[in-house]
Amino acid sequence: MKATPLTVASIVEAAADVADATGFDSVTLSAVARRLGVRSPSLYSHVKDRDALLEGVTVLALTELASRVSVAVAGRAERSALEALADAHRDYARESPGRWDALQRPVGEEAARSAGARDIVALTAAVLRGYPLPESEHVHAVRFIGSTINGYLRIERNGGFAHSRPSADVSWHRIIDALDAALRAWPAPPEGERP
Amino acid sequence: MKATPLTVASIVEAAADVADATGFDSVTLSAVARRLGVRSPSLYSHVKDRDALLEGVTVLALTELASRVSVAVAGRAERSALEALADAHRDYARESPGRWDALQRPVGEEAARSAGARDIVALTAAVLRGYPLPESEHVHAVRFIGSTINGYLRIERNGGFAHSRPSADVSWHRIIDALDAALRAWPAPPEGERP
DNA sequence: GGCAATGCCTAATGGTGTTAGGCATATGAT
DNA sequence: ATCATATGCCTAACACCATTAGGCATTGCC
Repeated sequence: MKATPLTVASIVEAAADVADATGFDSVTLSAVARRLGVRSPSLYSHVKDRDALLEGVTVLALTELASRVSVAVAGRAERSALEALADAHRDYARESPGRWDALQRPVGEEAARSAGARDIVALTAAVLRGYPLPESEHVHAVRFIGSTINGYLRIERNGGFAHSRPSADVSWHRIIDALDAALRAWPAPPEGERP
Repeated sequence: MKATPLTVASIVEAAADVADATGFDSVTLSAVARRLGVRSPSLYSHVKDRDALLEGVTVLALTELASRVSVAVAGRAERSALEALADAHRDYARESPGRWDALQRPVGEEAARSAGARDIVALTAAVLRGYPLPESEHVHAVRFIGSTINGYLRIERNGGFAHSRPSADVSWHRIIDALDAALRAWPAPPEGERP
């Protein structure tokens, strides 16, 4: 008689909603069950354990983020693409803070192999097309961009910029500028790694 | 008859040790009490609650990290200083993973005002002395460096680089190179913010 | 209609954070 | 020296959580 019978997808989505509403740490099986109008042991028919549920949220977030990034960078190049990529991350982190927190956890097998993860890497690499980097440097540049965006958003979210001036918004644009400059002035690879 | 009577410092240190040994998430009042040979309610005479304990670990970690960074960058400049700064972070994250995790949490009042936090910012700013950046850009550059280092270490720690080649170690040096290049080619500030 | 499987349920266990109140030992005053 | 007080850890208790075991009703198939 349930309006919607329990499925792994609906459970994961409920978990993600709980995360956005009350924080990722408060994603408890009880809370998710409550939201679904169900008792917590019932979830175990569909989900192995709490960790598997959180991993599911991670995969969901990767998928959603990949989709946003994909739309954002389409038809753009160079600085415009870089900015769109970064802003897509930032918008997602702001609109779905709980889901975004799910991205900051040890990656399991499922998340590592997920299409979303691969797409985000591929889309980031695509942004590099406009810049004068040898193919062999793309991995490093992708990791560089990812680290900076991720690190900035995390520190901002943790309030690390809240106690100093100027506001985090101002720095955000300067940091995209700096990333852009770094990609243009990308240092030559050392001897052993030149193609 | 206790060898050492309970103090807030000894409790926080025990908590940090638990974090390093078995992970930050497993820093539970019970576990800390066990390690101290004491029952968990006894801790409440010295610590407000679990959150305050974790905040204490954060402050401890900030202090220790500031000390290491301070030693590392002393007597160095430019790329050498930048690399020393980054490596100090990385070494600390590897040797004290639990303590380092304590740095990745919402910063409370105590952590924000702590000497460690201020020192780390100041030391990062000091590294910029060798680079041709106007004073007004230092804030942004400090945030940029911090974001990249932090982001990289977090992703590396979460295994984000484990499923792709080449190894994270190789990229690490390239990313320091890229940071160095970004600081040398630091983009000019926009109209409104020029001194 | 029987029958098995599905899907959620209740009950129970062990771990957690936290509060309330007890009891012994150390400390100070007279 | 004795007594009062305070300190510091204790036990008891509650609510919440993850997880397992086993029950019961509804469903779909023969």
